[in-house]
Amino acid sequence: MTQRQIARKISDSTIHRLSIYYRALMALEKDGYETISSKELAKREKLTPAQVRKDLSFFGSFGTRGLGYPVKQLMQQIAEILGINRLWNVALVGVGNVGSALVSYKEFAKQGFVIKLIFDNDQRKIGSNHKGIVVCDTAEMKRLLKEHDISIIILTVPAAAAQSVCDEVVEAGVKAILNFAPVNLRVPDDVLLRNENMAIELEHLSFSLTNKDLRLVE
Amino acid sequence: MTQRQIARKISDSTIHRLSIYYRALMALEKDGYETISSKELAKREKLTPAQVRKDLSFFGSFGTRGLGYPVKQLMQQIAEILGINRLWNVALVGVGNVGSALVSYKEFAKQGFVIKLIFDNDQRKIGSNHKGIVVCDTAEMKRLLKEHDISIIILTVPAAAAQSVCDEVVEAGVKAILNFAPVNLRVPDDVLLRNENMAIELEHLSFSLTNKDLRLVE
DNA sequence: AGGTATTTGTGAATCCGTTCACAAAGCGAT
DNA sequence: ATCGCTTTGTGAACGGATTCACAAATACCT
Repeated sequence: MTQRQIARKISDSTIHRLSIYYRALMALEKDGYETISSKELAKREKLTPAQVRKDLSFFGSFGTRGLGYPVKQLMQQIAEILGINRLWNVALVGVGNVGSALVSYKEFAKQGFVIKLIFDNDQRKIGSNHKGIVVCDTAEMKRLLKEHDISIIILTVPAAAAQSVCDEVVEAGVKAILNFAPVNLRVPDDVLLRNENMAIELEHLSFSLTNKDLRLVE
Repeated sequence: MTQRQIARKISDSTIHRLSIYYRALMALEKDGYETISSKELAKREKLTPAQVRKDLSFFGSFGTRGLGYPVKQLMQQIAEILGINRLWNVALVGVGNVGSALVSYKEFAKQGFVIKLIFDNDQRKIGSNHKGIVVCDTAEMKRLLKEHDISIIILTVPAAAAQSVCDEVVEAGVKAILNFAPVNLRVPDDVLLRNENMAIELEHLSFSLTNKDLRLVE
């Protein structure tokens, strides 16, 4: 703060919680709150007040002692930290069930993620219109990704195709991929990769349902 | 192992990795592998061999020293642990973009999660057919959930409706919910709740893109 | 203006997940 | 059978994330 901001390693969980705080703050703002204490914010999100304060303290001191955090301002600060106080050009590859749902997914647009391009390799889909965007041929992908200055790829292709599509977008210079295919993709060190697998969450539930009787033992 | 299995608290990350191992083993089986070492499995999933062994050791000893783990058998063991060696009756509430994509999502069916019922409160959607399942009125939800012995709910309704729908399914006796709405739902202690928010993963990417230059600083 | 109640920000302590390291066990070759 | 190589299973050590606890700062009331 004083001199220069040294970015210590921030844990994934802290970043995840920042997104959660951000959503909570949106709701609070809508409800007319001017300020919010770590205690109240923690209660709403089933966390501890110390956790909230510690998470925020990694990035600065945004609160007022005796009062709490200013809702509107803190929202803005978190948006800056998360990099969602701007627009991001996103491309989506693979217009299956999941892919076409995500094209219309409002949460993305709301946080500034704008889907600019859509790709598929199925001739029947190429040229069709999804929410005003024409599906392009994956054959043209490399050129178009560069031309449209795409920062992030959403990968919703079948598992078997995922690695080769991934390789192509990496070659096109894209540095961030959100992968929905249930495979572990190999990417160079400088490419960011996050995996989203909705079945895994269901399996977590079935694990807990299956083992819930054991949870209480000894 | 010797006497009686005491279920120590298993961490969320361990359960998550079990799902990952399971998928890796499926691929290995298809490729004709009979056995796999923790070393090789770890390499494929970018983990450490010790991690793999420790995770599995919480549930028993499934390997053979000097040889590794038998692929087919270990798969079966993990399926048992995760509770996916059986079918689960699932209901989905909210047939928007995401909801209707999930009805056709193959990964769910593949792991034994069978969507038996679909609900919506929009008269235009009620009665329509999704993959052979007729959309029912949420007004009938409580009765139908009980009649069809539904264990798990997938919630894909708008944020504003999520809490009240959640309350209803809890009242119907459902003990596990996978929530896609970007809100923190309140549920009783004996109800399992997991949240899936695809925008949060994108925000993680934008955070890393925004702060990547700082990552290397002393 | 003074006093009390709140709440932040943060070093220290604690907890918990990951990694280390090694003995025990099995494999395969001779 | 024995030897050398490989790999598991697991206590112990480690490290990182969470929680504790308290001084410092501010609000609010009288």
